[in-house]
Order: sequence, then C-alpha cells, then structure tokens
Amino acid sequence: MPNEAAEALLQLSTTFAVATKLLDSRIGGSHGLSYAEVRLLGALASAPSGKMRPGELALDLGLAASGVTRAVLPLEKRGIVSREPDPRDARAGQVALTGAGKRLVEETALTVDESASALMRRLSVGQIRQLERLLAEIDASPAKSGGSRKLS
Amino acid sequence: MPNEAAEALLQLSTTFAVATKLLDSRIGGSHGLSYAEVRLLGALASAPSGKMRPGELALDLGLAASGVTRAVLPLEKRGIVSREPDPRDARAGQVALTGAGKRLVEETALTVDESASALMRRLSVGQIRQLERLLAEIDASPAKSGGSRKLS
DNA sequence: GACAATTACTTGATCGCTCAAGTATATTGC
DNA sequence: GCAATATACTTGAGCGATCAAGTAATTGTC
Repeated sequence: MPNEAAEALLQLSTTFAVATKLLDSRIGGSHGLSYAEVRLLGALASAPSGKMRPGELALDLGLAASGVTRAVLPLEKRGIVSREPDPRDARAGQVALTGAGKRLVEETALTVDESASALMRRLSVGQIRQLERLLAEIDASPAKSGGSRKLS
Repeated sequence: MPNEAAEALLQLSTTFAVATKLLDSRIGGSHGLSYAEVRLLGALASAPSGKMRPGELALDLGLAASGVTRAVLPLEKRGIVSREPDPRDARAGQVALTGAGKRLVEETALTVDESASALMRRLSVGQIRQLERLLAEIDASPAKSGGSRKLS
C-alpha cells in the first residue's frame, strides 16, 4: 500500500481545497475579501510595528514576491492598506493597514473565526492545536525549493 | 489572541503552499507533470474500472467540472489518458489511463513518495497517520451555519 | 410522443499566482 | 570611491483554476 506521507499529502490537498472554498464564500459574501487577502491583512495586523515589507509578507504567506506586489495593489486602491517608502532602504517599501483596514480586519475576524470553527467542529481544541503543530513541522523543512529563509 | 481553529487554518494554508511548491518542482523536474496532474492520474489509477467520468474526477479532486475538462486536454494530447464516449449516456465521457499513462503513474509514484517523505521527515509514521486522520475530519464537515448565503 | 426541466460537459472571459526579466538601490572588493 | 555584484521589488507573459453561459443528451409530465 502507498506510503503514509504521500497519502497524507493527498489529504492535505483536498482539505485545503475544501477549506479555502468555504472561507472564500463566507468572507467574500460578508466583507468582499478573499481568504488570501485576509491572510495578508492578518499578517500585517499581527506585525509588532503594524508594517511589513513585501518580502517579509511573501515569506510569511508562502507567496512569490511578485504575488505580494499584485495582491497589495487592489487593497491599496480600496484604501485598506497603504504603502510608504522604507526610510532605511529605498529599494524596499512598507505596507501598513490604514484605519479603515484595521476596522475591516476586526470585523472580518469574527467571520473567519466562526467559519474556521465550523470547519473544525469535529475536532477538540487539543486536536486542533496538535494539527497546527504537526503542520508547522512540515513547514519548517528547509528542503531545497520551498524552505523559509530569513531576511534581516 | 485569535481562536485555535483560525490559527490552524492559517498554518494549513502556508503548509499547503510550501508542500505543493516542493512537489511540483520535484515531479515536474523528473517526469514533466504537475502535482495536480499526479493527483488526477492517481484517481484514475485507483478507480476499480480504471475509468472515470469527468464529473467524478471533479468531485474527487475538489475541482470544478471545467477544471477537469482543461486538465485532461494536455494529458490526452500527450497520450497519457484517453477519452471514450460513455455507452450508457452520450452526454458524458470516460477518461482512462493509456498504457503509457499507467507506466508513467508507476514511475512517478516513487518520486512522489520520496518527496512526500522528505517533506515530512520531521514526523514519525504515527504522527503522519494522525495528521491525515485530523485532516480527514475537517474534510468530512459539510459545514453550514451563520448567515452568508450566496445570492445569484 | 412532444415540451420543459435537468444533467454532463465544454467554451469564453477573467483572476491570482508563478517564473523570467527589468529597474533601482545597497553593499562589497579593490 | 568606483565598478561589480547582490538585493528588493515591479512588470510582462503564461498557466491553472474559477464562474457564467452555451450545447447536447436525458428524464419527467402531460
């Protein structure tokens, strides 16, 4: 029979497809955001300084740098995030939540929490924590093409 | 702090992004297939009759019907799968692995297993099994609560 | 048996993301 | 202190997926 890792990976793909479809429809319906956008805004909201550079966002979200550029554009047009030049490095930028963005994140958080809880309603809190922990272990693999590196 | 389910979902998204990136680069490099294609071929290979209708594939893979149509096309051109009309229902088709397709699946399986194992090398077999089990629980949720219905 | 409704799939338009290449700034070596 | 190289991001082209609309065959109703 097939090996466990490959099986688990298949399951991961399916579960991700199911989960993002649910989240997209719920959040999209309520607040006009995709789950990918919610993740981006959430990363900003949880940054200590409230700002992040595109490159940091890319690492955090598992996106290519160009993906961040393109994801930020419509959010900026809608006044949800703003861009400022980085004073220490003129190549880089800084992306920050605007006031409206902060409000939107707070509003959205409730929907996200409810939807995520609904998705995982068959799991106990302990199981959810363990799931997160196991996934994080996979993530931590700096295997060739996909790993996470630090920038400073 | 945010609720556990939402946190776990974030982790799920990141891990999925990392994992498919690795798999795509490994399998693509060795056999010229994407991981999405491997999943499709795997579904066919594990079908008892060896054939599946596009609609079944869509359900199985968490894809839209049109996605299956478009995924099958290049595989057909390369002679990896074939399409036949369904004798019982002329609207439907049947997608089957060709001989070359079967060979390709077998070859690829090894690379997939190796890559998946590499990704999860920090986890024990027991942990991998548990991960799969936890993910499957989420999947089994046809969650529907709280009110954002779609209007169309 | 004919007409409407449903089902199975395909096609058109579009979106989000990727890689490759380009631009601008920083850093390093001599 | 100036060229060579590296870094941070943006732009262009393409791919894979989606939804909406279209086509063709089946089923259901009278």
